[in-house]
Amino acid sequence: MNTDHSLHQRRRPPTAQELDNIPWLRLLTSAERARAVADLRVGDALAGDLVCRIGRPVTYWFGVVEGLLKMSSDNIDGQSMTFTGVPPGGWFGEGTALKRESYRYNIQALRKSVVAGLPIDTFHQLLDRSIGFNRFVMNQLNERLGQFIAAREIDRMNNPDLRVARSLAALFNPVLYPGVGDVLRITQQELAYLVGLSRQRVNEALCSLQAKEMIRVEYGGLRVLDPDALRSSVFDKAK
DNA sequence: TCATTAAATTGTT
DNA sequence: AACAATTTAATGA
Repeated sequence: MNTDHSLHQRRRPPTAQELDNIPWLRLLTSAERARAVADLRVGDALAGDLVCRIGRPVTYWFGVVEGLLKMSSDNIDGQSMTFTGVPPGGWFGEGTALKRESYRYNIQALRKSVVAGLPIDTFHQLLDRSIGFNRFVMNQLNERLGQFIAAREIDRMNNPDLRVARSLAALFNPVLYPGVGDVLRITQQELAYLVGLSRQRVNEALCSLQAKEMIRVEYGGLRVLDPDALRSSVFDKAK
């Protein structure tokens, strides 16, 4: 796929409403926040656009204001392996930004999205000076560690309903993705890409989860009714 | 604002 | 993969 529009992407200052959807801003002092807001840039990514790709030097610390991204890497065969989706409120790449390395993942928009970026120099200045910012980043790293451990378990599951349930629980993580709320905007096709199942099977799993009153299937999205059940429920093997 | 039409998404085979 | 049914978005009077 050759859809690297990221370099030519138009960037603009964020609107007030977009700033509201950036969770860590409210943890800063007013002086720190003013500095961050001045340096923040947002851009629109169309479906298929690469926000950043493996090997490129880190220029921004990115976050999703609106839409849906996926994080993936290429293995030697040229096959790409999807790690996770990134819904609104999610910020990523702090590990590589910390070390000023190059990106280790491709980040691609699954649908038209609004992506915010904090320049890496500003990122480091906040790390040097702001307690609130450090607390956010530390919390973020810790929470994501939990997610990756859970993701390994998900990969080893053979029950599709269970895989879908756990994957949804991950996307509804309120710490990592505070912009999601009760309704996750995601199509069944997009979810199928992320989970690695066919859309048909995902549809069947969603109907099953709805019958168990864990979620409600809506047009273009899903409403979560029982997050704990998604995270910890066990399904009967017999079928 | 409303009615019509096109596009997107879902449910099913 | 294909198809019909349903929902939303876009268009224009």
